[in-house]
Amino acid sequence: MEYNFREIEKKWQQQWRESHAYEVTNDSTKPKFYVLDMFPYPSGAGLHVGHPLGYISSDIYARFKRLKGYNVLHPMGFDSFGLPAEQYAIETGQHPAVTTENNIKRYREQLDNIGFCYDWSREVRTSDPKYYKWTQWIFLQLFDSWYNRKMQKAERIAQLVARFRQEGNANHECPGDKKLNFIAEEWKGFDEARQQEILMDYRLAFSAFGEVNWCEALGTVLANDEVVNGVSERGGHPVVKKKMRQWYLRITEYADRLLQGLEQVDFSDAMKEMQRNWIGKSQGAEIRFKVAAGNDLTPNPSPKERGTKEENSTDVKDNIPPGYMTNTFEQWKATADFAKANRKNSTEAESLLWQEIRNRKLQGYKFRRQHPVAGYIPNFICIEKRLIVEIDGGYHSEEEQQKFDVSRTKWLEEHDYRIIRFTNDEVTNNIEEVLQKLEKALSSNEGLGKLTAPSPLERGQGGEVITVYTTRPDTIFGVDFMVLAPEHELVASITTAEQKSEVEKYLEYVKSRSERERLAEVKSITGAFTGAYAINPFNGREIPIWISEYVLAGYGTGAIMAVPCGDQRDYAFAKHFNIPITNIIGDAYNGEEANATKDAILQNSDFINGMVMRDAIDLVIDKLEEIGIGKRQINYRMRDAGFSRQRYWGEPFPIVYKGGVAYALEETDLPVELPYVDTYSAGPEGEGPLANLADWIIASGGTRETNTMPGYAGSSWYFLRYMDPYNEREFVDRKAADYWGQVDLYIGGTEHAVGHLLYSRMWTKALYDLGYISFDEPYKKLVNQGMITAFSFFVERIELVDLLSGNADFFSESEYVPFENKIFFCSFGEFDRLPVPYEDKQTGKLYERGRFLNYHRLKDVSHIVETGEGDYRISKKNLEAYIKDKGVEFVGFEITDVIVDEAVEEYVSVRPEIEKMSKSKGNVQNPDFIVEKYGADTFRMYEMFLGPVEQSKPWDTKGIEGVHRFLRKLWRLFVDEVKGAIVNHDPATDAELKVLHKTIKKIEEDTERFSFNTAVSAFMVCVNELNDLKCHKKEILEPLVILITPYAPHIAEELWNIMHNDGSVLDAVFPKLDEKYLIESAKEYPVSINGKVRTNINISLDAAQPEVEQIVLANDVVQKWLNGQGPKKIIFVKGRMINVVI
RNA sequence: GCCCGGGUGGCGGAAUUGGUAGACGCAGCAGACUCAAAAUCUGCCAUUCGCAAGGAUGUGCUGGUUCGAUUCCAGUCCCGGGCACCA
Repeated sequence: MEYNFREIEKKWQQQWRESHAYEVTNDSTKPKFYVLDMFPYPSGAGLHVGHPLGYISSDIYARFKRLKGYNVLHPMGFDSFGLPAEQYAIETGQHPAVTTENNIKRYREQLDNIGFCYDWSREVRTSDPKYYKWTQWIFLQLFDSWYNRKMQKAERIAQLVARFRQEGNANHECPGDKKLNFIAEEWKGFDEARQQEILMDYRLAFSAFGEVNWCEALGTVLANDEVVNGVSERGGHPVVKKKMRQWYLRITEYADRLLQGLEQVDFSDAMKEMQRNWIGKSQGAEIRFKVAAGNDLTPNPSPKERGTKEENSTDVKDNIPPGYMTNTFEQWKATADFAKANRKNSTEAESLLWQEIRNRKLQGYKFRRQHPVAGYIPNFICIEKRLIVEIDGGYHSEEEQQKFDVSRTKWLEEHDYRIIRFTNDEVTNNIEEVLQKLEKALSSNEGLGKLTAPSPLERGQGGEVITVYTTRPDTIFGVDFMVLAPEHELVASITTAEQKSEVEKYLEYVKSRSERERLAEVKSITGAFTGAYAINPFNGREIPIWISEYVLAGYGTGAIMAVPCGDQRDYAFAKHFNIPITNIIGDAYNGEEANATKDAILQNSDFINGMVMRDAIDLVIDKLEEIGIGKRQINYRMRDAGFSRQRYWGEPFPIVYKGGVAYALEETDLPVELPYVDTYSAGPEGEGPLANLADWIIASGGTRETNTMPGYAGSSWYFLRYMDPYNEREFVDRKAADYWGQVDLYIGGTEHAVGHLLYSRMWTKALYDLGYISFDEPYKKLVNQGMITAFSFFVERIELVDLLSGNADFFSESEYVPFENKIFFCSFGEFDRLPVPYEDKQTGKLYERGRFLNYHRLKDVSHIVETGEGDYRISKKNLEAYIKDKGVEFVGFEITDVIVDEAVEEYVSVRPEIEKMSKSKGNVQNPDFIVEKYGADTFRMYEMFLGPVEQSKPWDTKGIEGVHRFLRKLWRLFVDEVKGAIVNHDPATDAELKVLHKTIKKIEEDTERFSFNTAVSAFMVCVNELNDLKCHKKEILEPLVILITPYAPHIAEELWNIMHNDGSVLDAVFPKLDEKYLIESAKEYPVSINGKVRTNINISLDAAQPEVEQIVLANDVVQKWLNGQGPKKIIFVKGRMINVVI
């Protein structure tokens, strides 16, 4: 009886299916274990050998845990909404539902062939209305929620509305509109549309107009990670910025928790780092710079904006300083003396409260006493919290004084100060209550975090204030110029008449920058001077304000303070435009490049001179806050997640617009089923195909949202649905969710590091906040399978151009005319052998040079031949055929002659590159062929044997024979070709038991730590040794069969059956390790002389140092090396080694 | 540029805590069985000197710590991945 894997595997797969061997219940007394694979998108290409790598790993682990007595949830499903199916529909006219169904069928077949232990009764498909009903439902929960920053959790919109009615929004800054400020009365006065508009700015799922990556060719908006080098990742189509109404998830509100959550989960450091980078938290400061007065400011601020300043008003109110400076220096001086006197003459109540404030150190906040603010001296002030404390003495009760108090309060409040007033009596009689009120005021953030654009009144002499964000406030004295993003709103108003034309020219240039030019990666330094100057608030120095595209409008404040001696880009800019550079770091700056160190000693830096930069950062921020021109600020790089696609094949939004306002549909209206369409072309104005369905759009007294949700919608919560897939009342039963809880082991590729995983983590946190589940991290442990790599091949694409001017080696977009529709394919590295000048026969125009376009991927690797070590070529014939397919007119390319099969053929050399195996790269290998030829068990073990799961490795089928041989060898321990089963019941010897238990130990440890490749080796060693021992004993072989079940389930089940006739090895108990079989009495000690092994001596493991030394010194080899001398030292590590030092 | 990984025979890889580098498999070489092939089995297989015994070198490179380093430290080069005019 031979090892007939085809028959065996088919038999058991059928048997397992019929006996529902892999179905698990939610009711079990066993401990639970949840093993999950990242479910696949069922593409038309089917599985390739890279996919199963993770699936096999998780399958082994799931089976292992089952044998160890766990109730293991190991489900599988399909991420079946998505772009490729729709793209395919557009090309072929087949409905995505049909092609998706077919693809799933094929995937399922392929998965079944490999013998995975999925509980298919729990399968989910994101495109199934029964599933996406709940995706829509969760979306509505997000729509109905906002993030309470105080509580650091999501809450219901109704709670927010209640707060608004009571206290306005003062305690809850609006994340969508930081300037928004209203009180309860105002809220009540807003009409419905305005209220909804405001609520939208708070919702966790919200719609807004935003710049999105619009891809005309795909007719869709792409996520940032779907855009590579300015073109769409799929298809390489151009992408432009476009303002559109979009849905977003306010994931930025969760930035900090997503960051903190990483501490609790077991992800690889690389993965955590990637997520941290993506979130991009940075700490620094916002600093406000006044724009200096200029005689030629253009355009002039309107008289209203300038306020009464022009009238030379003497009113205190109109002479207050800009920004948050609590005072001008002159005013400060004038009031300071008065303040000093006040301090001396303080009232009893003031002294009492001051002492209490100082003693209690209220929440660690620093209070100042009699600190002048804008010509007025409050009793106490906490600058950090912008909180002013006033104790009203006798004279405050006079009518005139009260009037003044009111106007002053108004001014202070307008400028984000809060005033809390106490009476003398309150302080002297009930100090505790006063302090409690103070504590409360401090912990509230009312009036905080509203660093908004300055009101006209705040403006400096030039009328404008520029706010910059910097992570290096310590370099404030090294600021030599400012740079605004070209899109910055102040650009127009600060530009001088003189510079106007230059700035406009530059803005024109920025707009005209084509995608293609950005692609070319010509990083030249560009910019324009606005003519305006900003004033360094610390030393009054005037610094020029420039605009440049290297400053991004979307990050920070869209403006930077440039420190050329410390930042390389600033340095390059300064050099390019001849801006003098101030050195604040002494020797650390060599005059030739910037030095971004934080460890240099500061020079030329006023009050921080002599300090280490690192230490100066906090000091400068404190000072900024103290004088009110800036504040500590944390920034995140992460943006809110775009959540709508102008596509058909996705979840429709359960949203209806009435009068331009978005309303949620009722839960009873769910699911909003995706209607049938005949055509998949885009709707009007770039809307999705659903916009074409006039009938469908009308619903519930309004019009439906016609966008659909993106791919990550369904995958953000699928792990929950597996727990309770048939539930029609809830997305998941709370009891089931509590039982299964977090995914204990999640396996998938790194490519989902920042997309799927972050969104999924956010949804989980939101569902947790809203009380639907009991955990806020979805995945406890994440293992990233490495990629299976394969060769891809590229040719160079060259276009011919006619140069308008010069002999530039590098030329910009405007300087050449390309030869339309003629593309040269060029041998790798043969760029300069192009046939130029080239004459266009139609126009007679001469094209003088070639311009490298890109490396062009050859999607079909089958015609590529290896002509030498690392040298790959494709024949001219095949390349030509390929190019014709692409509809590009072929012009010509450089040829290298190669002799193949004694015939000279013209070949083009192609550039090889090792890449991840994927359909889009045209380098896939199909697993079906291997399974057919060697069987699923061989395939499983071979993929594991390739190397560590997490490492990427090239696909190579050469080694597969060895694994297959191993399984046959295993088979022959049980079955003789002629005699049939040969398992006997003889008692096992110590040697055999030792082999077995050694293997148990190794397999258990290796499986537990996902070291599957070494586990496979251990099986090989074990089988080799049992073979040498001619062991066919059930006592040994039965445990061995259980051990190998997770790795090779089919052969294990067959062998188990040969020994038992009934039952299944799937439910066996993992053999228990008995250390007693591993104990040795002696060891063949390696003996080194000066660290180099010279001989081995067998010594009892009981032997102690003196005894060992004696034995070692008596040894011939050791004697020879000692050469008559005595040893300096003998190192003896028990059970390990001996080292003799001479 | 920044942040992570990783460099070990002809190849994939092993060495779990600083203790015999190269387990296991592939490929290769020699042999057994066979008319022959397949399958199977046996032996050899880092480089180098040597008939051998034995020696020298050896985990990208340069140093260091240690009785002893693939393992720890410093520097450096290369490869892969991620991020990026991010202030």
